[in-house]
Amino acid sequence: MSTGVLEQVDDELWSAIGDPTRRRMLDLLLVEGDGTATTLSQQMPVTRQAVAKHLGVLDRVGLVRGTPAGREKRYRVDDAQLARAVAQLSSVGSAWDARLRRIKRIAETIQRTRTD
Amino acid sequence: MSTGVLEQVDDELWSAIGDPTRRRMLDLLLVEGDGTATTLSQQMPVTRQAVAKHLGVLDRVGLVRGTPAGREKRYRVDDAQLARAVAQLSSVGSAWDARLRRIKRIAETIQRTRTD
DNA sequence: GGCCTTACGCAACCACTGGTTGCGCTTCGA
DNA sequence: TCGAAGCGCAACCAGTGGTTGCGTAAGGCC
Repeated sequence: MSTGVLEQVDDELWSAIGDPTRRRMLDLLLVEGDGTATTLSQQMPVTRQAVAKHLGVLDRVGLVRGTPAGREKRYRVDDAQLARAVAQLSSVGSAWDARLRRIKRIAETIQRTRTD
Repeated sequence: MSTGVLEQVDDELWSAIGDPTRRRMLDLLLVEGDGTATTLSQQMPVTRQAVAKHLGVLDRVGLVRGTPAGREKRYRVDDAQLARAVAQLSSVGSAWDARLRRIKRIAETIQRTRTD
């Protein structure tokens, strides 16, 4: 028996957005359009180096792209890839939701049968 | 400016479902109704001890509850808590989705303005 | 009852990762 | 020209996902 949609999930991508700091960074980048390790770290409770590392992993999985601009490196979200990530979230979410609903329905059926 | 829904996200809960192994375990438990560390580990590429540790963290965040039954300990998913987790997934997903749509709309508007 | 098997829990250990500090190098601007 | 700003690299630390090894309690079978 298949265990469902989980096989379709890209663990690399998922674990990239699994980290709360990286989620926050993506959010900031979405709101502000772009940013650097320095500007992001100023709005978060971690150091620039930590942010830089996270930008590295986000870059590796393609959620973000950085372009050097003089002495700074500006990053912006890759819309298509983030859309893919969002699709995976909703995919797993709706799969679990469906199972929960099915369980609930079965439980109600049993209840009804018993009270007949 | 608020950065949106991310403040409402329970990092404990999210990181619990952030691990691919734990996601797989939840899926198996949903499909089979219940299971023990041993039965789960037989269907996964990790050892019983690893599964037991994961069951521990799932239990701590309330996604799963274990009841001792003789020499074994059977775990089952807590529907309500998993529903909460699913809600968070869809919450973050739809927030990002909305931002992506807004960006796209703005981009199209600029495009249209320019081609006028 | 005695004994082998099964299932669990605990502890030690290893690799990886998120985080820090420190340092050196390039680029900007006064 | 020279100080400040920004980045990258390296070392280090804590936490965690994973393993192996071992001890112990519960079941089943003779």
